[in-house]
Amino acid sequence: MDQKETMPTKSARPRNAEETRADLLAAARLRFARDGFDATNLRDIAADVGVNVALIPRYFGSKEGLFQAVVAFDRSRLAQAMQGPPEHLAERLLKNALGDPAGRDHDLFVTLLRSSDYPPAASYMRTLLDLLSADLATQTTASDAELRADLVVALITGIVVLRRLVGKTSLSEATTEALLPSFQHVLSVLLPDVGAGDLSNK
Amino acid sequence: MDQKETMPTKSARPRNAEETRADLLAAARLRFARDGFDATNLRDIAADVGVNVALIPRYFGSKEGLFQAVVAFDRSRLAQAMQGPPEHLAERLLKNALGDPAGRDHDLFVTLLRSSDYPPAASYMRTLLDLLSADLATQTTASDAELRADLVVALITGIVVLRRLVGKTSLSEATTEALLPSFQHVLSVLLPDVGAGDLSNK
Amino acid sequence: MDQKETMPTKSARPRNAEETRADLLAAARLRFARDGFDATNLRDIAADVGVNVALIPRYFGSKEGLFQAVVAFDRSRLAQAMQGPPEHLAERLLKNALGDPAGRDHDLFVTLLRSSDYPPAASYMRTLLDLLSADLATQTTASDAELRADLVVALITGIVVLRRLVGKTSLSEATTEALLPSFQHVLSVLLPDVGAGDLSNK
Amino acid sequence: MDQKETMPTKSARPRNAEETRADLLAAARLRFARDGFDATNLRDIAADVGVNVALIPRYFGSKEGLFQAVVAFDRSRLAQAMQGPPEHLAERLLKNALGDPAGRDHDLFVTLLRSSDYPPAASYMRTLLDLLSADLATQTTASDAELRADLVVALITGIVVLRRLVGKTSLSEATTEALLPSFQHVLSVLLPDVGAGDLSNK
DNA sequence: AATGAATGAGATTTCATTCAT
DNA sequence: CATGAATGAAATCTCATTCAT
Repeated sequence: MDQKETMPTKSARPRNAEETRADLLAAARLRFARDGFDATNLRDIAADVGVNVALIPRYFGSKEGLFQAVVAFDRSRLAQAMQGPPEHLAERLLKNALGDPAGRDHDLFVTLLRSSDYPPAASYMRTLLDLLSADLATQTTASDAELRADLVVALITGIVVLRRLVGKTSLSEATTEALLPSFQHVLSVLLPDVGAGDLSNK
Repeated sequence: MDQKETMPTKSARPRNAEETRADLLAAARLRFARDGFDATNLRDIAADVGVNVALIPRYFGSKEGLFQAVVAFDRSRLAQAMQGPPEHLAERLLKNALGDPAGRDHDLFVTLLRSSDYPPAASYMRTLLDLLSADLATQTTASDAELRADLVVALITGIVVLRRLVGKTSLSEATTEALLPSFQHVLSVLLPDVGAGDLSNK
Repeated sequence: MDQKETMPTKSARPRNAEETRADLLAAARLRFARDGFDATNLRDIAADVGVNVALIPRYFGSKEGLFQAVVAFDRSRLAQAMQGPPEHLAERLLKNALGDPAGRDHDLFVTLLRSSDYPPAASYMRTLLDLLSADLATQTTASDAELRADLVVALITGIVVLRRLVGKTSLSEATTEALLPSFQHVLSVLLPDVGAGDLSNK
Repeated sequence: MDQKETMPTKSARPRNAEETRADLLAAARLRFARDGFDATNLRDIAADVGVNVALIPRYFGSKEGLFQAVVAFDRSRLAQAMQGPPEHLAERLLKNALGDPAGRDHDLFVTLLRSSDYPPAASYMRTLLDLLSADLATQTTASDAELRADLVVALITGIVVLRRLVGKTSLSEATTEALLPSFQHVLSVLLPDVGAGDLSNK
């Protein structure tokens, strides 16, 4: 349950609090996303940066504080990813989830999922996804718009889970191009475009 | 990260190993599903049942042994749920995931997801979902059947994650009846040629 | 540190307290000699006999009681081995230590040595060896008879330790015939006047 | 089996890792030699030094690591004791075993003997004694040199066992001067000096 | 007479955190 | 500003023993 892949990025550390803090945050981001809240230990994070463990409680108050800082950091990155014309939001999300091979922009998602045993993580995830769902729901006039948007969110979530958490055999290796057609088809069914006419209604 | 909600189910415990073992298994099932492998501690499980912790290593060999017993138990329940005419497999899965208010029949899924930081859990989940996906892929003649089946699996996964792990606001409370139409619609899109004609193709 | 070689000798155990007790004692004798007091566990002993662990505290009071019973049992066996013409005592002891391939008759010695972390064992050993040394000391008229006898005891002790505890390479496999000449030579040096003249005095 | 004789050597402990480590090693050396591997518990060692138990796993990796550190420490002491002209090796060994009233220089021997239920200890002892025996065997031209050397080793071993492990009454209090004559006499019999002529052959 | 169930104490080890330098 | 030392709590597991049948 403990993967010891310490990778010291710096050796002659300059006495620069700001930068040290940022480095710790970055290292923590990776660890939390990879191992989840519980399985991550502070000593490894500090070792990644090449710095003493005691700095983490000092800078972030506690392990929990560090986690929240990571979440806050990623939230702003996600906010950017969500910006743009709303009618292409879902595609953008998918591309984000798929496109970046390292999947960096969805570390937030993975981090939260991997730490779902840690209640604040689940709680924050709820907030986040409600926001996303609300955005998506504005794109259709269907009476059950909310549920339909939720299904879209579920699909994206499922894709991320299967690719990043579970490592499901074929889906993990599929390219964006291979997935996009079917995905968009599902979207057009769940969120029929008002202007374009609802092709998928029975 | 440690929720101490000891709920002693029995007070005058009869000296019955079979039953005690079963009770421990049941308590563990709940804890593991709720908190994940790491965050669950044996003392709480024992307290739930009202017995001494030492019984768990004795009866199940180790914490890991207990976890595997839980997984094995749920696997057989899931196997039942998956039996029946293959063309309705997905619906059955969804109903299972949704129908039972407590969602008992999918504890396996939840348990494994919550414990995804524990490698055996992720590994087992991979196996399980590959099986499921293969079953689903037989239902369409589309050239990218595998990916389409994976998307169905992703959707179901996402629904379970959102309902059980995240507790997403609206989706968690939706009834089967409310969700089924949209879900089936998506299915007919992803896995066409299912006996009937394909209504959703453009 | 725990060798699990359970060898159930009986299956349909007759309800005979006397015999059960004897079997437990025999099994304990082997285990204590092989593994020492601490490393021996009662459950394995009970399993060897095919009987429930709880019988041991019942019959022998405690683990310590069992150990003492084993020691007492072996003491009487050793007493027999020591009987005979005193001038050949040392040879008899050596033959006992060497002759029996399984070395049964010296299990007492081995048992006590292996359990030397357990104070009563050391204490009892002291008593035993003092007795032995006193016997040997009667065989010489040398002024430092006591020390000379002690050296004989030390030599025998060392041989047993090296053969049975340490498993020293060549000594462990040496036959009685190979060792006896040198041994007797040493004896004649340490305990002269044994009937014959003192060949070894300078 | 547990002797709780905590003897805090320091009260105002200076924050000095090096020294703390050394103190732990020293305390462990005593405990292991006195009680053996199994019967020694880390909490007592830590208490002897007046520090928290957790420092031991941190500094030495594990209980086993600590044991090996002790053995390595004593090995180097023993190596020194063995250096010098080979024809006086045995006497030097005896003096070492006898000379130091506390017998410090043979703690290695005692430690290993007391921990003979712990396989690595027995294994290491075998290696050590084989080495010693080989050294001794070079001192005689007798055809059974190996066995004769083994008997010398056995004698020394027995002396150490009787003095340090068993606490045999008279031998424990004998001075070097008292023992040396008889010991040397035995040596001259077992390892007849080529140059000096073999006085002890019949 | 004997069994099986269950207990309670104890041991090692991990880890976030605090203290002093 | 940062380090290294040290702490204390918690967690799993082993084992002799007691309880009830």
